Amino acid sequence: MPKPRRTRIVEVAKAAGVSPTTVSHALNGRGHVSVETRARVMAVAEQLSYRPSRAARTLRTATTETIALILPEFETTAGVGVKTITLDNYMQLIRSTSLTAFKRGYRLLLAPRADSPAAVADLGVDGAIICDPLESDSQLDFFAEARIPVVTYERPVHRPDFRWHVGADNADVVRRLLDHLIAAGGTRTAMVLPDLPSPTVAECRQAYLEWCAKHRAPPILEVVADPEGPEAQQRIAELLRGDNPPDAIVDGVPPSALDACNSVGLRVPDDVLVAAFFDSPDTRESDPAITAIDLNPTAVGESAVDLLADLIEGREPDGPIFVPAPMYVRGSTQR
Amino acid sequence: MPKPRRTRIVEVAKAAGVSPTTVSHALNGRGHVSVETRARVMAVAEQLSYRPSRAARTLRTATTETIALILPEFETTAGVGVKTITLDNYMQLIRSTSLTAFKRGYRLLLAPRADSPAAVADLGVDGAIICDPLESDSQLDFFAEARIPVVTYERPVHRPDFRWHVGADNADVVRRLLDHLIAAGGTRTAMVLPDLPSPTVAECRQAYLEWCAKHRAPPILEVVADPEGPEAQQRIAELLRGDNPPDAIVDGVPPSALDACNSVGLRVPDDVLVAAFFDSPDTRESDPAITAIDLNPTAVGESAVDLLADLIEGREPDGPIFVPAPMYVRGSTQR
DNA sequence: CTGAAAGCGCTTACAG
DNA sequence: CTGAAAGCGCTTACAG
Repeated sequence: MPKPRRTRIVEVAKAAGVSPTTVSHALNGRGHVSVETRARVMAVAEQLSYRPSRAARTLRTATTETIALILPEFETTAGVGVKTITLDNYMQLIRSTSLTAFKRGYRLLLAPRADSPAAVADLGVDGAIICDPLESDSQLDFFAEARIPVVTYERPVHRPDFRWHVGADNADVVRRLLDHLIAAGGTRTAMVLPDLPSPTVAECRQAYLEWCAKHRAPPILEVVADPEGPEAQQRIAELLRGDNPPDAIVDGVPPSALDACNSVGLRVPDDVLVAAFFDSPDTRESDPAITAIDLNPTAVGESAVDLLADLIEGREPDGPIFVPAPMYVRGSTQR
Repeated sequence: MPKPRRTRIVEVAKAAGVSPTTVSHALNGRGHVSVETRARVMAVAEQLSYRPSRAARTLRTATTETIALILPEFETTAGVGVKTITLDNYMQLIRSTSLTAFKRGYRLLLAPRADSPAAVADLGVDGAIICDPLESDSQLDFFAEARIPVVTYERPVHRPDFRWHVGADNADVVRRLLDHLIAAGGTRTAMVLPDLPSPTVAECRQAYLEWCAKHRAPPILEVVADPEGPEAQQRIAELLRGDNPPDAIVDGVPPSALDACNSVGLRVPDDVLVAAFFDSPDTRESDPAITAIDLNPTAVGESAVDLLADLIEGREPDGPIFVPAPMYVRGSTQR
């Protein structure tokens, strides 16, 4: 049993009684083809289950109908960022990106970070989605040099003019959490953030400080170096046992704050209110469940692919895209 | 600034003073090329940073140097299987698969499950790695029909003759856990498993029952329908409060067993020994940390790509591949 | 509105 | 050991 040979355009042409040119025109909506001819060609193509060869098309048009997704810190340990914008979020993001890409007619390549413009060109993609474009790596430069459109899942802080990022409006998210904690009865709200060189973290920190200034509240900012280990919980516990402890916490490394409250014998929500920066199985299944923001990875993935497709296909879209991020109010902030 | 044009084979040929044929032969190690000529061609190619066009090569050889990774349940909810073989494991598996593929000269496509042999052919890949090939979907059939080699991350139970799966030896893992729990002082060991139609679950169950028979121990098997929700913990708690409760548990949905012990006031490891079927942040960071098996997703990814490359390149490898899965003995089984 | 022809950049029998 | 030529399957000026 040989490998089934695919139908070629000449076969469609013969079956439809026209030239390959006309088949190509009809199928791609180019040139002038009479309505009847086009209909006939499409019917025949369908009937023979014709699928144009991507390789031939690529060779001719230098277009690959493929985009790359470049995950953060792909070649290092799982460590950085992985717990922060939790695994669950990433999985949904990946899933949504892949699904949307295929729906839009693109294939999704899962690529390691490139180490040169040549490596980027060698990927053979029409565009790319880059997670966590940090200043320290040069993905953005490489893709720019290779003239390949790029969309990012975080704002590249070192590129203030870069418009093609997609995600939640982090500053707004922080403000909403803070406002919610006040409304829920908090009077001194702390913020816990991981010590990562990520734009998201920077935005959260700044939004928090600005909010404190505006509300004339003293900032209580706890930055933890290792959000994976027990450090976060310990630091928060110390904070809670110290002078003038917070009675509300925005947790950027959930569920550390809840664990810390438990460990020092403080009740949530009675003694301390806790809200998480992002939703995850941990915030949903803890006791009490933790109020959290849904960073909406599914919508982020969809929007990113849409934006990238617009860029690739020359539609001059608007950017950046801020995806709606609903707050799930749960037991941890309901007295 | 135009898109940088890649070097073509003719340019290398001219620069090296030979024909494109000879360049091709030299670079691909085909035909007969004198040692000096080959060296010169390679130097020139390197010098001009020549990279053969994948599209042209694909058109000519029907080879794409691309493989697909097909994740489980990609088009349905995150739900099934996601907590079971935990997110963390999946991320590492994906990462390792992608990295290894690129190292071996393959690109990695993240594809949704195909719905027809035509869709499979349309993927344009030389081979595929399929996660969780359940009887209910037809991925294996589609790929077989499209004559595309496939490796799986679970054993397809409905295909007893299928040799190309890669993973831990589940039965052996279960036996080692059970033996360890006995050695640690357990006398009545229960097993908790998710209610999933997965070969892994089936293998674990069978290994457990066989072990019980061999040790003349009454099986205490708890199957939980929703490993994501609170059900698992509740069921185990009931078990612990019932007549003749277990004093050791192999947890297939960690950290439910530890949570259950806590909720009914039993101490781990003093009152109950707990060991998890797979390692994850949850088992590492709990208090006490939980003894667990490292399912070794990194090694699984590497082996799978190696195996698939062998299959694609016609090297007739041996299968299946059982990857070593070390046990991390932690506080939960150390009295 | 339709088609013949060229060409994208490789690899591979085949001839020398 | 080396090279001229054909051909993989498309798309696209161009001519009619």
